[in-house]
Amino acid sequence: MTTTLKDIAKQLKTSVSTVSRALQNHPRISAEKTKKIQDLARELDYQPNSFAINLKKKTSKTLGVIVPELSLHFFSEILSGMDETAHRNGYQLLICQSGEKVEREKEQIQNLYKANVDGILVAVSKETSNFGNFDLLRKKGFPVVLFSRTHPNFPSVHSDDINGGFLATKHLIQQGCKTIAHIAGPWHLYATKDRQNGYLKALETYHLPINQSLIIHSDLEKESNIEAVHQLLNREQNFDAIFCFNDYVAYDIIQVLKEKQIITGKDVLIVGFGNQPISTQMEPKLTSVDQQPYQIGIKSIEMILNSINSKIETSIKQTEILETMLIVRNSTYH
Amino acid sequence: MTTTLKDIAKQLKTSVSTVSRALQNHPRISAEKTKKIQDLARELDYQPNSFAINLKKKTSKTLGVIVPELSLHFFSEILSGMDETAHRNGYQLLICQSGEKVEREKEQIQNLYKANVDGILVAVSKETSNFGNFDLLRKKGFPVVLFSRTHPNFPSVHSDDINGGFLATKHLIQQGCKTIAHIAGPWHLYATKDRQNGYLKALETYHLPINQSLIIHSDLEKESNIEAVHQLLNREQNFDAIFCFNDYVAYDIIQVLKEKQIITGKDVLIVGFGNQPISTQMEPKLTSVDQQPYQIGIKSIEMILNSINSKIETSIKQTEILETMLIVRNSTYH
DNA sequence: CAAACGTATGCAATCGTTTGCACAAAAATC
DNA sequence: GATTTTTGTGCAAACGATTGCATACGTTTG
Repeated sequence: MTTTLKDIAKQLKTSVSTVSRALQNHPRISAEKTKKIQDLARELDYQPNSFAINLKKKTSKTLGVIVPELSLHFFSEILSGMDETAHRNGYQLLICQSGEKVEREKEQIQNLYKANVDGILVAVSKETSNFGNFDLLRKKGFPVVLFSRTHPNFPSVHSDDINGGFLATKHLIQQGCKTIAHIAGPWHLYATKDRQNGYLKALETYHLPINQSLIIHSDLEKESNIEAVHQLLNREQNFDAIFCFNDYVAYDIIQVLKEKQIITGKDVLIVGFGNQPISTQMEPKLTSVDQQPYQIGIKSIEMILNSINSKIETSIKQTEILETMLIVRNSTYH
Repeated sequence: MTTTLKDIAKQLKTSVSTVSRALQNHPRISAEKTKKIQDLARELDYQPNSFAINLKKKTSKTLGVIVPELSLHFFSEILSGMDETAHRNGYQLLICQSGEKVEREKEQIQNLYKANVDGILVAVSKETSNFGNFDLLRKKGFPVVLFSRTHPNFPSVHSDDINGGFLATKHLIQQGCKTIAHIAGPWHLYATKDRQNGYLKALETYHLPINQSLIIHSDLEKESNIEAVHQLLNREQNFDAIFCFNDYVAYDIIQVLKEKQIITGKDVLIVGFGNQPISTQMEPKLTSVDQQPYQIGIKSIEMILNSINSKIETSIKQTEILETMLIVRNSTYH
């Protein structure tokens, strides 16, 4: 049996309230009694019942997190930062995945809400285009923060994808490339626009012509990526570099180029995005844009704790944009 | 304000108990009243207060999970399986990381215990050698399951590392290798013994001599791995294959061999362990032993739910060993 | 020495549920 | 028609903590 305040009170022939106060070092309880109670509590290994406390205080010190897929390295690194920060602030994390399904995502939001978490952090699924679920929560004054996969109408934490795209493209230009292709992501991902805009901005800034046929969208599946390179290779005009939506796209593309005896880093320069482990594991090592996922995790927790603690309207739109930086490796440099 | 049973009762001029029962479809409540209550509940978007229910039922439908590092792909894939299975059974996951520190691990166990989770699943940290924390829990009859990084005295789920080591080594032998080295892990990891024993068993089975100088232990840090290959290269006698403790070790080693112009898959065959993404991303692609991490996740949850539901002594030692299988790729095959 | 105050404690309500039990009224039994 | 059984409802006590208020001292003050 677990020890309760009642047990301690009974043993010491005092009341539950006195015990409760003593354990909180309430000044009105005599030093002597306080000591006696605390000693016994220790001896009996008293653990306050969190359910009772939560019920009374209406707070669980728990945050809900929904990621599309736990095993995607990018997200697990964000989670790592979240866990660290949450714990430092006395919070725990109820983590679940949406599997990229809106239905599932909706269900998970419900679950977390029912579990009385103090706030919810979400990287929305690929399928999510309707943000009604989140709006409902927000209308109830419930703290919500979107991270990485965000939406402009909600408190958000994400990386500076525009600048990331800009840096990547600028680097290619500075390496002497003149015809830079871009394999972009699917339109419903918010990052797609940003990275592409960064790409366009760089071309503009350095007075290179913009050619729509050099921009190809992929749904990020392997087949789609391969299809994208083929499309590029079949154009009459040549290209000398590709800025890819992410590292996995870059990897798939480089495999195709290898088959065609096109040497990455010499014939064609390639830049990825995300600076995932794959970028150092593949051959050649991939130049990529780092997004500081761990930092995204930290900032997201900080933001939601802020909105929980300061009972200020959470509907104040708040956005944290994390710096991106280019990591140069062999795929653009020899 | 959130709706409570009381609110519904008041509006319908009935009692809280009747409302409670109606919502549970208790047969003793008239069909008419039940419908009225359920309708109003829906209308008011009544959400039962989980704290109160937990308090009453002394169960939280939440499981605690501790992993050494969230961002290690192996663990995040296990977590993915856990999440899936837990949710299918109406449980949620409180996930945290130990950062490979015993101290932190101990702290997290305390946290989870205080949070009144219904059970705890742990992959122990590298530092953990003393299992006293877990023993304490078990003595209280608290459900604990170790996974992946386990200990023979506790209910455990892990892969068949012995057979994994055996399969890997057998494959090398069948590829014609005669002098097979093994870069082993640190002794305190339980898997180290098993994988090494599998290696030894294969040599024995196929009548190859066992040579202790071909077995080198690494602490799995990059420097240590590099040091290990050098040690092998400096032996007077040559070797024609290396069975590595895991894929990352294999990767580091292959980098060193490349520098020395030794061609992996031709001059030396290499097998890794874990079948991590890196094994298909590196060049050459790595032959590796798959451990079914997702399955480990599923089985672990099933095991702990079992011990929660059947109130049978959880101290009955229970171990689930998952099959391993060899995935052959270019590092051992041309 | 009575009034006023400070100190130390306990009572009891509260948080939102669940559930055993009591108690009616209605229905079934003899 | 009296007795038993069924059916429908509500009371009140849990679950384990927190906290405003009352109370009972002992001490200071005028």
